[in-house]
Amino acid sequence: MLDMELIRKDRDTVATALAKRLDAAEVDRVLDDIQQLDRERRRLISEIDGERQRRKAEARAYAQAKRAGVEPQVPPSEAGRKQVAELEAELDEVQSRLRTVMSELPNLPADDVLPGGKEANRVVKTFGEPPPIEKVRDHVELSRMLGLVDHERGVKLGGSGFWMYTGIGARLEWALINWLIERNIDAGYEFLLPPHLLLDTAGFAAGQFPKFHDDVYHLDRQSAPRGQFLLPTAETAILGAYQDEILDTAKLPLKVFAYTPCYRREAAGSHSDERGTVRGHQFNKVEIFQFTLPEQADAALEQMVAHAESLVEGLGLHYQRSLLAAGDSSAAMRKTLDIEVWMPSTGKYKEVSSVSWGGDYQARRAAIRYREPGGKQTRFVHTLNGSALATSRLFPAILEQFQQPDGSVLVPEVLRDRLGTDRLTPR
RNA sequence: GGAGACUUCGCCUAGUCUGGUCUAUGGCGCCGCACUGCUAAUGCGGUUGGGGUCUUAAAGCCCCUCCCGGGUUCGAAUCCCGGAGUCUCCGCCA
Repeated sequence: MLDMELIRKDRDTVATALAKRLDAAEVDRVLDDIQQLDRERRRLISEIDGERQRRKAEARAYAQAKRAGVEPQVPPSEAGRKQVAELEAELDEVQSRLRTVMSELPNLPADDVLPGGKEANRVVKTFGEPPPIEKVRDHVELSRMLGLVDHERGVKLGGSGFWMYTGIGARLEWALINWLIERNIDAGYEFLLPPHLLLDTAGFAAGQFPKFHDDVYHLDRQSAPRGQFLLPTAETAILGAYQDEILDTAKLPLKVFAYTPCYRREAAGSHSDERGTVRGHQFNKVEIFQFTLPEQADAALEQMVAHAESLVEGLGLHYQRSLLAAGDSSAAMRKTLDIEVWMPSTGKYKEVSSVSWGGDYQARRAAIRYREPGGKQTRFVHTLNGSALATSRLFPAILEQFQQPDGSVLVPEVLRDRLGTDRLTPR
């Protein structure tokens, strides 16, 4: 949610920033709408407040007269009450319209974020080199040869878009998750294991609803009386966990992380770049998150990107970092940096982590605040989130980058103890 | 799943039966000030959150907020209805 006061006082700044990801004429039209509704809202509030004040005074006078023993006249407030009720209904209507338009507006892209879509993304860093591989096998072939992932039985169980890790493959996936968890703890993040079924207030707060309402799995009211949905990312749970809270300023930046499976409906259809475990309806991800003071946000973003990269580096994978253009970063975010790992079979880089700065956009939706030190005012915190990391992408990258001519795969050094082997070999 | 008790401004708590000086009590914590020749004790003051209005800003004023949503009433923390949550007991269950 954007700051209404900023729209009121500095509409040009808002319009210019939004035009990076939306059509400028459309932005203008929406802002007109918003300002109109905002004026209407404030007019109604003034009117209602005034009427209420009158009615309260009447009731007080009545009580006083009664105490004094004077037989009071019944104040003719029946009409007043009706009038307030009517105005309130009108206000509800205006506010709900305003909330709808406001909640659909994306965040303002940061100053250094370029306008445009995917094509305007910029690679800003590269780590390592593509490993020289003579005859590249893709990860789907490798995991079949090595017996790591059973796609057929996964589909048998969950339908298309699901898989099952098996044997040493399951151990590799689990080892990755555990290794990531430990690295995040080392980096000072507190470990959370949240519920996977969330109320839709959490989805709204994170900015996933209303826009992505249809991209997540909703439980019907029979099985989940309050219409819970399966979380599409732990980000939703972490943010929702602190909803409506005033965080202790001394504890900021608050650093937490969570491991959860992520459940997404995703666009149907299979893409040659996205075979195997690259895109599915359920995948594992470890998510880091920070709640910060506004002035801490820049440093936090740097720190989180560096941390996520250290994880990819720790595994020895070749990757690049991209600064996403306005149209390609998620709507709730001001700035997003993707860490993309090299996939030899496609000759492309695939996202394993997306680290973003949300400004106060999510905090405003979720009402997460801190108290200004010294002052008694509350302000919205800044939120930052990032994958650290998505194993469903790491897994194939490890297979492909570390494959050997004989079809075996070298296990990243940091995982060897956990797997009890330094090499996965064809069965 | 059943029965009962409960939910008050950070925490604890008074108030709910018997609707109106509740514009919510007291304690703890926290902040400020005073005093004391030490980071103690004491005293005084402040301390829910949100919104509106005014203003360069602060202050002020007004409205809402006693778990949430409705209702009754001139008037609701208090009465009525619905919902959520917590605890206790019983039942069921991987």
